[in-house]
Amino acid sequence: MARNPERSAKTRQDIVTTARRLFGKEGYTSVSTPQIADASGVSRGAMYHHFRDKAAILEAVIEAEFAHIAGIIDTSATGSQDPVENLVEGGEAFLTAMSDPVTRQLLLIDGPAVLGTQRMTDLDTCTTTQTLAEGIAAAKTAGRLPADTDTAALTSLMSGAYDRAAIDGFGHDAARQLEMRQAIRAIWFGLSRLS
Amino acid sequence: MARNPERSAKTRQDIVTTARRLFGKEGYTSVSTPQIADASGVSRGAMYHHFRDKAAILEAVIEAEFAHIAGIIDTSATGSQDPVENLVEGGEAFLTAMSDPVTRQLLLIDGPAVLGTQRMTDLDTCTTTQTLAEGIAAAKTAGRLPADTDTAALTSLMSGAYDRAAIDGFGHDAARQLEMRQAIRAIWFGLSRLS
DNA sequence: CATAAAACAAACAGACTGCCTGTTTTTATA
DNA sequence: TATAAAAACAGGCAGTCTGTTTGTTTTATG
Repeated sequence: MARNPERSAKTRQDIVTTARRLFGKEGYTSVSTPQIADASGVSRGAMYHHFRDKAAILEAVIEAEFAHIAGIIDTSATGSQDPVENLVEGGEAFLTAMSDPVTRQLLLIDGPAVLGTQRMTDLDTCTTTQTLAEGIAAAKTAGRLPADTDTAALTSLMSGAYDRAAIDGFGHDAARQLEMRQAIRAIWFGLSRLS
Repeated sequence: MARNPERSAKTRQDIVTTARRLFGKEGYTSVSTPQIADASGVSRGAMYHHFRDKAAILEAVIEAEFAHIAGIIDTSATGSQDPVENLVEGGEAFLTAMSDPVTRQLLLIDGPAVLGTQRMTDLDTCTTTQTLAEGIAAAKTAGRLPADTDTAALTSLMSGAYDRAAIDGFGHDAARQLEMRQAIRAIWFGLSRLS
């Protein structure tokens, strides 16, 4: 009867924003709930009023992060005639989005570890995986990818490859990143040769 | 002056064996050090005499796990004439080794999360990654994989794909696993078409 | 204005990790 | 063999963290 959506949303947003910064820099386990509360300027009690537990905070952070990179990937949508080229460029956009170490820590390290891969794919539905699966399906119908390879299976495999590319690639020098991107192109082009 | 290697090794081994079972079943964070000590039949003090901290126990467990699956993969070495076929069969052996959910939890979930991917690849040196890299290099020199793709980069990508295949594939039904394996074959065969 | 619920604050309980002190056991050496 | 020294082990302690609970303030609404 005395809800205050604005105040509530602001407090919640403050916590999520602060938690994103801390989780992204130090990692989920290294950040304590008092630390988040202090940096957010709220009490721990207030924090636990808005979030069931610490993992729920991470979930909110990751939800926002997915929405954030969804914007990046959608923005760089090419709409090329070649569906395989679309897949390559979509992958490039994904890697660009993952150039932020905070994003990598959240989506590739802490997320799977704390929430599990299942929950992560659930939260992801409207973003990377979906885009990848749609691209693969489109390429298959266009006859540019082998029709006898399962879309969901190939999506999983390539998603794993892209995640590893982001983790390994950005840890090293720029030359390594280029090699990674070229190797990914080789995989896509090789697959298109089988169709 | 009063070292007892046998006794020490036995205690250490008891802890590692017990920790493997607990970590593998419940996950690293859900298992406490008193729990490990009790189940191992040693005191917590003794445990911390042999291991620096909880993460060091996981590291020992993972070291043994890598050695274990190295045996599995080496055993099923085919020695086919076709280096690409060797890669495919090596991958099959990897997935077979990952059919144990305990192995998956240790090597694909807890290991990267707690020790980090860098430390994991260091511990892995003589096993999966090395085998994969050697297979790719051999296939390249044999002209069955494109020479202009970097070996290390392709190794990372395919390693990520295989890890995801193990995580996603075994979580679902057997049909999904077959689709995964076929999709992996498609990737390898596609790459070989580019050479 | 009164009230009820949200929003917030603070204290509390249980548990865990890593360390510290002290004891037992074993081996090397006099 | 007796002894010293070091490893191996046991138990307890301090600090911290998480999640809950209890209590207080704020705010919308009847």
